[in-house]
Amino acid sequence: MPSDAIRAALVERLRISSAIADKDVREIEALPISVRQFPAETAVVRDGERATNCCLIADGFCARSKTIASGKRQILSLHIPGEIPDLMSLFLHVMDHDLSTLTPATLGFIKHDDLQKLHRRNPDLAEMFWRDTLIDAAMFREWIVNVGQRPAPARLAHVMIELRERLRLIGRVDGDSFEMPLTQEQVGETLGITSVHVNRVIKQVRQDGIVEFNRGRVTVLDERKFQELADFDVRYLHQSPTL
Amino acid sequence: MPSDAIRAALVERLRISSAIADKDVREIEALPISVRQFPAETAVVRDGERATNCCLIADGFCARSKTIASGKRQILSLHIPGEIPDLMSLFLHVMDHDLSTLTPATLGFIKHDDLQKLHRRNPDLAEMFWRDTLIDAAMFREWIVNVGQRPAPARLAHVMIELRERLRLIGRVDGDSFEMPLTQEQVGETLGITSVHVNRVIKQVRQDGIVEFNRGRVTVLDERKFQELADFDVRYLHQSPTL
DNA sequence: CCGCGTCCTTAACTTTTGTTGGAACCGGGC
DNA sequence: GCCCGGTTCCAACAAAAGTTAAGGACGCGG
Repeated sequence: MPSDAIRAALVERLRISSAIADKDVREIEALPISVRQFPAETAVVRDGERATNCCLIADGFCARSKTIASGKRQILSLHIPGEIPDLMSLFLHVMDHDLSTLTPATLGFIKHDDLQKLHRRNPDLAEMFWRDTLIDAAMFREWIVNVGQRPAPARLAHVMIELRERLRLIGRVDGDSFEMPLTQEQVGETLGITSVHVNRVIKQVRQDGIVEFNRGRVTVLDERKFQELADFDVRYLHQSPTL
Repeated sequence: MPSDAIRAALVERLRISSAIADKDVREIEALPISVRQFPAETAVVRDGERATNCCLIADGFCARSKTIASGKRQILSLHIPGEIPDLMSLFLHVMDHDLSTLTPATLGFIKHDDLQKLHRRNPDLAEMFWRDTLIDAAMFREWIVNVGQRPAPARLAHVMIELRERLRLIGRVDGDSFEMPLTQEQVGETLGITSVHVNRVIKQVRQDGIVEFNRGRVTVLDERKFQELADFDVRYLHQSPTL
């Protein structure tokens, strides 16, 4: 994938949540980006490292996670093409979590220096990137609620709908189904339950005719029941510049 | 409390996580702030509202929370004097959660307009506030892990230590004890468990001689056991400009 | 000083989730 | 085609947490 296409994906996504002037688009398109391929299940940046680049996902899925002393891992967020999962490293120099690929991925690296200079030159763009990190935080808030208050089936449905609504914006939802390339083990790590329980819950929602999850693909069987179960309110994604 | 003292508290806290030049301090000190008193347990800004001010805590404790369809509430963060819990509203115009007082509180309101102008005038300060919102997000990440992966006693200890380490910086830790003005019901809402279970857990850690929680005050009985239980790593608080 | 409301405390019971261990399935490489 | 490793799936049992209900402590206002 040429790095032009990558930048276009970024601009495309930023437009969704913020209004961008044409001159600002050109500034982003002028950013130097170095592209690298990563296999599935590979660390991109690790907890404790001092990052000097931000990572733009051109293709593939990534996840951020933390591992606690007992060895248990919690997935904090899922990331799709067009996103910059570690934008926070610009000002939080030492990583406090891991960023890794879920699938084989094409990643573009942008030097912190270049981003800093861009922000100084262009405060409008700085605010847009700032807003991006704030939306990231809004998603974390919703995940706290999800893991803290919802029963397991609702948690599963909620994470699925969040991913779907984000995939929809980049044209990656195919009718009633979309990609969610996680093993049941990894789903457990995002919901804060064990993989055995994930399996039980998946079996249940399948039997209830709500949603099907199979080899990394979600298929919605009954949209009404699915939404009702998930208790999902799009607002927290702030997918419009006016929100 | 005069609004000078309030600004001083803000500057004091910002200095902890970022380096500030003297001229920048003067800029902050010149910010217009209007001060208001709030009783305990009162909403400051509500989910769904469009905020036009940011709220600086001069005195008292606040919490942010979300309430889901089933009526259950999850507390997302606790806030202490010197903090601006809703800084995010600067760019996320519609609130996606509630901000309310826990105790009677003195709050200073700063107009979004004034902050925006300050950022445009002074990108160093803008970056400092940006960093502040990123630390906020880092704390959310840790809370996801806490609620998702740790057993209830560890969750309790973790939230307690986080609060203590933040209170310490503003000189509010008194030997082996500090304020944590929540009812057991509210503790449950921060840990994602019921108040009955909170009571069980508190009873347990008291009997184990680890920590005591009584009428809004935490007293550590055995520091070593306490830390071991909490599995706490300060790094995520990014309390130094170099982190 | 009394009464009332809130919070804390506890017990008994139910439900959800975790643990362990094993069988069935599936896809890729030889 | 067949083997291998990682998933998926499942059952039986254990532990953690939720529910309901009720008594007691405490502080506040009359």
